[in-house]
Amino acid sequence: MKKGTPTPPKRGTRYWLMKSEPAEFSIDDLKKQKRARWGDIRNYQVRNMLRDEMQVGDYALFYHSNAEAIGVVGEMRIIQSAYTDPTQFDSHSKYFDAQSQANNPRWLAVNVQFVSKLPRIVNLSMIKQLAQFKNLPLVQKGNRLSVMPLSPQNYEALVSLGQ
DNA sequence: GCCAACGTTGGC
DNA sequence: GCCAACGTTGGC
Repeated sequence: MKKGTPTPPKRGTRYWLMKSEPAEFSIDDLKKQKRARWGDIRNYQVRNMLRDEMQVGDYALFYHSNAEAIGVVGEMRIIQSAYTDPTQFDSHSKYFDAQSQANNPRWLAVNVQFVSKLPRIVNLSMIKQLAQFKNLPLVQKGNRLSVMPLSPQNYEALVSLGQ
């Protein structure tokens, strides 16, 4: 490396939990497609997380919400960092946002890649029962974010529970 | 379908 | 800036 070249800021891989309603998009859909755009998010807090914190190589748990079986169902990986979510400009989409301007788009998406489907779902009720997960944003009262950070320990623990 | 807990909008 | 009304999320 050239002397004096600034070292790029280093940080470890981050871990996330991302919710999707399986009726809209499920782990089986992702498995079939291998990769997908994770978008249609219309929440500023989540938008900022995608923009500021999520990077290529990060891992994420796939979570089924609003479903018959609620819980963690698989693993995926971020393969494209935040970019303009095209559905905001599609007047036929239910995620169309007339206020968003092409030169200053409001909403972002990332691309994800299928990693694995857990042999069995890790149910929300199970997660709530275990003391180690007490501090997960997921089980905190009033939290409705569809994307949230996880510690590597909690990520691994949840994956293990699904084996 | 119900409803708690938020977030957003818009009048003032 | 306040806050009522409305919309959304998501578990149950």
